[in-house]
Amino acid sequence: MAKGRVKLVDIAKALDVSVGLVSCVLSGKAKENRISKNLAKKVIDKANELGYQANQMARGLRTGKSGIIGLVVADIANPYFGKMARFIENEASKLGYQVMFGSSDEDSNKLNSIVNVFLSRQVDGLVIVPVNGSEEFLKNLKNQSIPFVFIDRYSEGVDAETICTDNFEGGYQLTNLLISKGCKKVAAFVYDTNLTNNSERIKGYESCLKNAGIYDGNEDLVYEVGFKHMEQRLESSIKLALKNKCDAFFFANNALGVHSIKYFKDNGVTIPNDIKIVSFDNPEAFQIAEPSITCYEQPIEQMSSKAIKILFDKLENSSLVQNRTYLLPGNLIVRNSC
Amino acid sequence: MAKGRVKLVDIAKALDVSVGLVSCVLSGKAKENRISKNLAKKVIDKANELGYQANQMARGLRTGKSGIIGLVVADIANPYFGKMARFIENEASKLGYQVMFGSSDEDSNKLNSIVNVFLSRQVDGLVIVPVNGSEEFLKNLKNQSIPFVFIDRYSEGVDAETICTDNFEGGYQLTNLLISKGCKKVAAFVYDTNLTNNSERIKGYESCLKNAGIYDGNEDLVYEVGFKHMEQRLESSIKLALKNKCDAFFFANNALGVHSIKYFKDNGVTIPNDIKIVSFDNPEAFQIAEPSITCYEQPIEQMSSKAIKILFDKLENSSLVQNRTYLLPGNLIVRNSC
DNA sequence: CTGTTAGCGCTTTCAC
DNA sequence: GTGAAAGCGCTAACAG
Repeated sequence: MAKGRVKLVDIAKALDVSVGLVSCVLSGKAKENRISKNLAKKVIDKANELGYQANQMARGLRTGKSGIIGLVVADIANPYFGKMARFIENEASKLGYQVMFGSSDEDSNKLNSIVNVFLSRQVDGLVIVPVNGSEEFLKNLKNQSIPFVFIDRYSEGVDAETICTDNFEGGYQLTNLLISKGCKKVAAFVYDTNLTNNSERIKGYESCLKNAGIYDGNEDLVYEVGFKHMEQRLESSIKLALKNKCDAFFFANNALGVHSIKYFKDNGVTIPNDIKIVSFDNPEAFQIAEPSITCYEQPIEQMSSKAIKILFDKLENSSLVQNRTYLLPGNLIVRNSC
Repeated sequence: MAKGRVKLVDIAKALDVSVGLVSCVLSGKAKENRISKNLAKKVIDKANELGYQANQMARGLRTGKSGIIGLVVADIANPYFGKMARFIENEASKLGYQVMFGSSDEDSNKLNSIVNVFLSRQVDGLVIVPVNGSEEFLKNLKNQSIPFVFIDRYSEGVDAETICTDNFEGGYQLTNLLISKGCKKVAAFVYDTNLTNNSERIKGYESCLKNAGIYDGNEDLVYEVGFKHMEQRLESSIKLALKNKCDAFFFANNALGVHSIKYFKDNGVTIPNDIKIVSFDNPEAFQIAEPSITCYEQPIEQMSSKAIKILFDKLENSSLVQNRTYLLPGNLIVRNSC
């Protein structure tokens, strides 16, 4: 902490008034305490002159509010979460809040300890991308009286406000597009972790297949790819699907989609002639790729602002808890890969 | 702040000892205060049983250390800065620090106010991506006794530890590669903001041109592109350069490089036949593009860990200030665009 | 070995 | 209208 920072008492002394008075003025409570305009102005001027900056640590200790919200994402380096962090930063800062972040790497132990650290730092609220395995821990969080919301996915069995893309709908629309182009055998690629957002996408995909009457319960067209060593695992899955004469591929997220493009380039698979593809998410690379990739873009901005809005509603009125799940529609972007 | 959280006095009462004792044990000072193993264990057990979590706000107020470091980037949604944030998070968390971030959007007013907010929140140190226009403000920061380092670029006239990619070298190597492929007239595209990192890249480019004996001081081959409305501005610059019969393009950063690829795709410009290109930075899209793009990748991880290392050196030993600039070598990645 | 106590800087009653 | 003082939860110096 910087030494010799000017504090309330310094400006009180300089003006020969009490700290209480200065505090009132500087926290905008001059009126309700009927402090004279004159004095108030003098205080404010002196504060500016001395460059006073309130010590939020002390204020927080006293008021029980830190003005900080904690954000737990899977990985801030992932542009999807980076964008989310940015929108959350924007919304929070409008309301005078700062954001502290942590990356869980889809690891429940990491998530739990990040949340614990945030709690001990007295964050006023939490925005959490829950991970598989942290259900019990998060269920307990509800006993602490700290407001939180989930974003991007829900946590199985944990009753809490959740803001997600309509993943089922996205999976359905993407698959439907493939079918409308005449595809008969659509393979799906997804992480093998039980992430609820990914499984909804697959449900949408399967539901669409069923409605089109080309769902074969006997043959498994869903390729689960390890989260670790994804690249090799994905490649062998692709080979298998190709051998099984699939005519279209559905990728459940951007990492899978992007890596598959590299594979197709390196191995002379021509899109959309040899195989048609679609993917969830809309990273920059999908627009650059040749051909450009048809995809379902998530409404990151709307999700983020909705999350913050709900969080602050809870902060101000903790009784108004509804534990709803909000499904926000994404955006089907048709390009040239199918 | 969560109500009814268990605090030191609760566990002290439960054990019928004093808070001081409990504090000592829980902050690992049991030994040096010669507290009996037995009692220490009882305290720790009870703390765990009650689920004690120290209130860092109170601790911070008392000790004058918040355990928070502030990170100011241009935009956390930009994958380059997202990655940087992640590496900084990793390093900081090893040392028990949390990171709070803010995005300046290359706007000095925003940067200044973010830093001020961080200061009032008593961050222990700052990692700053300085922007054009904040020089005076940052110079003043040196008077506050808070350690900080610059990363990604230096701030003209502000004496402080700075960690950068060797931008000159990168600009030189990229240009040199183009020349070795027989290019005679290389145009360069760069933001019109006076970002020190970008100008070093251009200096490297010019220096290489000079050494190759193809630098024509009379003809301006450097196209400065507005940061705002970059896309249209870039496109008209490209058209101009094409008209001027340039045979190669050098892009000073990823945004410029990526957008140019879209332009070339949409307008039937064939790379590398019509024109050869190279770019700074290595976004995912450069690998996906057809052809893939030759580029100079910045050593984000090394920069981040170096920055944190230096920051913590200063934190622990504020006398050891050297105000050096560290230039870290990047990585030339040769692909198919030239 | 363990208890007591004085603050860290701020807000907020309550007196005057 | 303004001042005094208590106390947020914790640490550290000092007694005992």
